[in-house]
Amino acid sequence: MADISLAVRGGEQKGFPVGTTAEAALKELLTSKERKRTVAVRVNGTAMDLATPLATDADLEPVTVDSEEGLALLRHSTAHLMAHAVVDLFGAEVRVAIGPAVADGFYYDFDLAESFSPDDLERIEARMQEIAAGNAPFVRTTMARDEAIRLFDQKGQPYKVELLRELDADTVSLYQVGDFVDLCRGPHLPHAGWLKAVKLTRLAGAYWRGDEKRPMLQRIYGTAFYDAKELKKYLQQLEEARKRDHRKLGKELELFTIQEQVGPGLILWQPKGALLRKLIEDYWKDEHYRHDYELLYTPHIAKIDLWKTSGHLDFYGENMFSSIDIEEVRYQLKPMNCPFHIGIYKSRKRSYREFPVRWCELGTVYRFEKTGALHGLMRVRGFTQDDAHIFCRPDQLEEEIFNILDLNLHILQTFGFAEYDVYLSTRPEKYVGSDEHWEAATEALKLALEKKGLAYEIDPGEGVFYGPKIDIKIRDVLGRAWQCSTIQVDFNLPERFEISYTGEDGREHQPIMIHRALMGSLERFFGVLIEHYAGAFPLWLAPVQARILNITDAQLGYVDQVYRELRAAGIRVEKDDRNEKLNYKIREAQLAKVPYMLIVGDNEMAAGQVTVRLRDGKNLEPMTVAGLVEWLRVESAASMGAAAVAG
RNA sequence: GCCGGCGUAGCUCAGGGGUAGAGCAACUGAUUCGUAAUCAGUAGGUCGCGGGUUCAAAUCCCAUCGCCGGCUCCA
Repeated sequence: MADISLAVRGGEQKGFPVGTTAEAALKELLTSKERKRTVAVRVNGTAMDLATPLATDADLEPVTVDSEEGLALLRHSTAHLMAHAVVDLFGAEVRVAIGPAVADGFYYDFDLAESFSPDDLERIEARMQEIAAGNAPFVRTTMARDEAIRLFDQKGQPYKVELLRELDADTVSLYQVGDFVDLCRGPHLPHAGWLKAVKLTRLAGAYWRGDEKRPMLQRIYGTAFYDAKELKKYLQQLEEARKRDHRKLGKELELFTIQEQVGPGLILWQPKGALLRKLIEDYWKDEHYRHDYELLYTPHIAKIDLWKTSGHLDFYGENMFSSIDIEEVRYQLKPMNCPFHIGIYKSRKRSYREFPVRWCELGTVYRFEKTGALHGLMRVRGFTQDDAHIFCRPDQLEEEIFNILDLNLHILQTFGFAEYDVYLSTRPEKYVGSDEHWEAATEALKLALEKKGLAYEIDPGEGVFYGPKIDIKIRDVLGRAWQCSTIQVDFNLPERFEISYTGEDGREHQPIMIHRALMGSLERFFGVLIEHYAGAFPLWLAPVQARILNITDAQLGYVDQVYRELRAAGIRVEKDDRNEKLNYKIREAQLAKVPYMLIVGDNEMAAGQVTVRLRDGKNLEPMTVAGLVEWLRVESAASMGAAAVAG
């Protein structure tokens, strides 16, 4: 007797008795191969356990182990398993908070008097394996919310009680695995036997519900995969990321240093890093000149009144260093460049005829960051923005945004970044400016993005209070996303500084102001570049493009000659004329990631040539210095926009 | 700022109450060498800084600075 009819993904319908579980139904609707990869099911679009009894006609969509959703499910279930292990090992006084799946794995937050040690992770992991080995099922039950509150209150689980009190539902679901019961919406895996490839990765503190005023909990992060090989691959990737860590490479390659005596978050650029920065800056300035920008320079401090007028003191005060008294006048170290650019705007009357005005500056700003937030070059207290401000009429906004996007992508591509995540942030709850302005500007941003052919996501309400913005995150060779570019429309500063231009009609109008940074900060961008290329920079960016290695002292004079000729031709060259074996010199040049090694022995000296060894170990045919200069010129240009290599 | 971990030679790290160690780098000398480390010697440290406990502290305790993993924030 068939009471309900079920189908998979709109396929052929089949009849089943009411109360048939999804699992039983899928047994008949799927091939056994598909069934084995299925860990949950979407019933009319809603994710559910396989054990769910079905009461109505439905369309079923299997959730499989090879899907994103299936992986998240595994990790979520693993979080429960971990909580189980923690309670087993640390006793019922452990208070459990929440344990979701996140991007690379999962975490669970706990509250207990003693603190976890790194060794505990291994113990917990071992206990998890024991529980999983028993193939304990995940069992779902439902009960009235009030009953659940009583239950968790009785168990001494205040975080669960708090969550339950805020839930807007009469009945709630609980899941039990082994003898651990947790409040959870589900769904979960059928049983813990799936949870084999698990690794607990790190310990961390985390505020309850991310709120600084709430208790600090202990968070355990971990990850899980269906396949042990996948886990191994993931751990290898972590290892690869560690090898590329810009702080490690920055030290090894002598690119930058941070000294305790100087201060946290303040970067000292060593000669090689400084040279690389000069190359970036020169390129940046050239491109901006080509795109009709004009370059500005502005000071590092200004009277505090400027920051009162701009509103930074009120809205950005907690990110600013405290002010400095100079002859009884208070001055403020700048956290942004915009007020200075406005100062230049105000230096004379402006006409619509000169619009759009495009002013750029590599402006060094200082922002107060909490010590705990600092991180190598990625998060610092003093940094240089590749800033620009564009003043234009409302009707020019869309085209200007388009131009910015165009320049932006061109520059990012030249540095080898071809993948982006683009976000458009719209009006937040608290904002300045009229609704019409917001709407028009947001529309202009959208149109420009679409015209540029960029796929983007909308972040509703995530705009800054003064206007909508576009953020671009670049993806590095390991697939990690980094916030760099930001393009922001500003309705606020033109108003506050009362800037205007004379329009066609002879009247004064308020210009639209756009802030934008493409690389974001030179420091962070440099950090991302280091990790992207693993320190092996493309030829056009390599601080040292070539190093001359002689075989014996007999070639010292020739080494000098080649060195001088290459320098004169503008090649960034070094010489290693130490009395060491060639093997030794090659090894050092290799570790220094120098792209070209120029080997010079008696043969080369006699022929007036150099033998060229590349960073990948291959050799080129011997060539003359003039030939090499031409070769490097071509290769250097070709290396702009070249992709980085992973692994 | 908060939770946890860690600060020993320029770098990577050992030593965990009883005379500060190794490798690499540096320096000196020998060697003159063809595609990822030649050999020998020399020098180098108030064990992050400040208190305390102890006959005795790199080691134990407290405080502080810095770094690391997160939370929060963002270029």
